[in-house]
Amino acid sequence: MSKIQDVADLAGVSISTVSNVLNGRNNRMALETLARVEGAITTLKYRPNTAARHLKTGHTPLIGLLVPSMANPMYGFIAREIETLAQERYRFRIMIGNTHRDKDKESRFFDDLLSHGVRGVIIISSLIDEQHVEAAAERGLVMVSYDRRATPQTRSIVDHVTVDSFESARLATQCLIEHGHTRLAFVTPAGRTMSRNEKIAGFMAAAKNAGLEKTAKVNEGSPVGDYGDSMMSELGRLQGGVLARMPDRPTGVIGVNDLMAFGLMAGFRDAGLSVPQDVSVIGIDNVFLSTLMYPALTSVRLPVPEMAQVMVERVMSRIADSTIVPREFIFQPTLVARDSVAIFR
Amino acid sequence: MSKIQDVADLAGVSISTVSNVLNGRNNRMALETLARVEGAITTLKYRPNTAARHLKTGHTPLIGLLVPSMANPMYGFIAREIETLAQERYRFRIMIGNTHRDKDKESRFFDDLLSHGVRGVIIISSLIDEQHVEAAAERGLVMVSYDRRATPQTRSIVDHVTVDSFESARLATQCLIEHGHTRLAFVTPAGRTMSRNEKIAGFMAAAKNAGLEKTAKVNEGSPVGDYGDSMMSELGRLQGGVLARMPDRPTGVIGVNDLMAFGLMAGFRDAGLSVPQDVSVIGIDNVFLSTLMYPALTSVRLPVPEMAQVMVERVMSRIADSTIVPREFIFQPTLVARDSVAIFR
DNA sequence: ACGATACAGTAAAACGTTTTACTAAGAATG
DNA sequence: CATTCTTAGTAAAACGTTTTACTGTATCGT
Repeated sequence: MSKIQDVADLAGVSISTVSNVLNGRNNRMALETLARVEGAITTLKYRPNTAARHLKTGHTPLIGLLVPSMANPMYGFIAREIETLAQERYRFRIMIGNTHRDKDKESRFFDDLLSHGVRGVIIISSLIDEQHVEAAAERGLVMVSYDRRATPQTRSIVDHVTVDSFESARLATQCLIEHGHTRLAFVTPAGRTMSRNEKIAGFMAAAKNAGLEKTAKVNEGSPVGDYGDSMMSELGRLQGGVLARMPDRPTGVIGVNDLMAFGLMAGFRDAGLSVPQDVSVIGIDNVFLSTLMYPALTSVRLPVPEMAQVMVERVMSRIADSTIVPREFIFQPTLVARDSVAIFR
Repeated sequence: MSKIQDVADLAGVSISTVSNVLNGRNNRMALETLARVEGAITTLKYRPNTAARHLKTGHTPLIGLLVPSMANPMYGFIAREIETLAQERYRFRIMIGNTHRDKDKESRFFDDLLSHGVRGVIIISSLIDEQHVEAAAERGLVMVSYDRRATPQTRSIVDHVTVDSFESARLATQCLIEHGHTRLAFVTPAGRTMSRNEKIAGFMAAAKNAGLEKTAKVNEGSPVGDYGDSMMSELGRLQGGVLARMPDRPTGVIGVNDLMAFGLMAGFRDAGLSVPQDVSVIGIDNVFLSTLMYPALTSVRLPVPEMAQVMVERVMSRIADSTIVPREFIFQPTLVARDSVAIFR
């Protein structure tokens, strides 16, 4: 790897001048000089050493991205959007990590980020307790949190970008109710996250509003190892069986997310029930796989590309201008009707 | 962030001693001193600055990971395995990028990796032309390539970790043949990659072996924008329709991967055919979603965890010892029978 | 009592940048 | 003509580590 000195030598200038070129201060030199330096840079294929740069400036063109599991199609999709934007719009790269929703793993990731000189992080966590996140923010990390609402009373120093989870679940429940279902169930793994809580609230609110709160059930399975990918579906499959065997079994079932819903459909089928004739199922997330299921899964769409854009823009602008105050961005979900919900009779 | 000098001051030693502690040379000091330094480190929550370290040593605890698209569940799964291993076994972090199978994006990623001081890369590409990859390897990057066979004649300086793609397709085809299918089709997007070529060869070989080569069709759709996620399935759906309308339509169809197979099943259904009664479908990859489809997709399993482990181990050991010569690791696939293949009558 | 050996620790250069303050020379101004 | 201003550039310190070569001091064998 050639260094700035080599470029300076070849161009017959000082390293200061090369550095000036590198940093766009080209008004400080003659056009002829500029051209010569640029020539030297290209012939040597010179690329500045990021570590040296970072050591001097305290910055590095990298942001952190924490996801519960990249194997989860929803998070994979979000990660793809974020990486593409960060790279194409800001020339930033991504340091990624799977957190498995584990607080310690998250904390260690923050430590590493800090020691790598990274100043911005996007975290998908939604764990109830956000203290370690706030702590990392105090230490200087610009934090953007996905899928977790700001706690109203506490003055947070992290940005929150979320979809209105209450509304997601309400929309899903409403859809079932409009199709005439009166025995409703909402299925989620054990282990509360903020968005799960909100979804449960949305579900109950919609049920209550229709006078169905007495029969509406919240079904909490076992925790899912907190990977949130294949285990989520496996739990769904299991719970589908459980629900199917219940005396007054629900006819309209909501999965906490699409993966859960996929599992539920499979579980119902295993139990000899058909979807949507015997049970209607609806998911939340609208991952691209929903259209491929049979029946195609009715789901609640989250505006992921829009959210990704806001998250990236936020990290970047707050890195550039530390006076920007944190705020909350709430996006609205929409229902995407497909074939897994039918009229109950 | 506190620095080494702060630790030295607090412990009452020189920075050299602190550095010695940091780098495990604790035989160079009294136990009492060691304890004092360690105490200072913990009270100050000191973490060495990676950039400074890297500048001095030329190394940084980071590896690059290039995937076509993180939104593809297969690549998401591989990425999760790799990240987890790299972190837990070697305390390395991952710099990730979506390549969209674009040569220029790959090259720019290599440039960035180099300027960040990263010395190891795992790349999932399998593009036919690997010149830019070899070029980056020449520039000093330890390269491990997934899903791409070494070109026999050329003496490569990159490691190749692959599954025997010929065998994957042969296995899938064989399964169909054993179920009595005589009109076979293999569906892939246009745009050749090395593994696609091999799969086609495996398919044709199996067909020929059973005397079915005259009716066996390779169906190449349009290119898939090279994202390889949702567009793959969409193409499958489209081609499912095309196949369904053919005069002598195939009764046994192989998707180049599971996503394609998912799409094919949906396409056949759209066309009024049922799987597996009217058409049998089989995929390759065995992503966890296969079990959730209806019917559950018969697929060819790739030993992803094992491969991920070899890839990580290889980058790490070759970073540590540059005399290790590159080689090829070929893994064998296995058939996982589920419900999407039935006996033809 | 002598040099040799081991032990415990340190000074200082180096890694490749950025940036501040500076300079030299010519142009413009009064 | 003397002064100020502008232009085009440079010298050198600094960022936070690692590492090599070094220095004292104590212990040992003879």
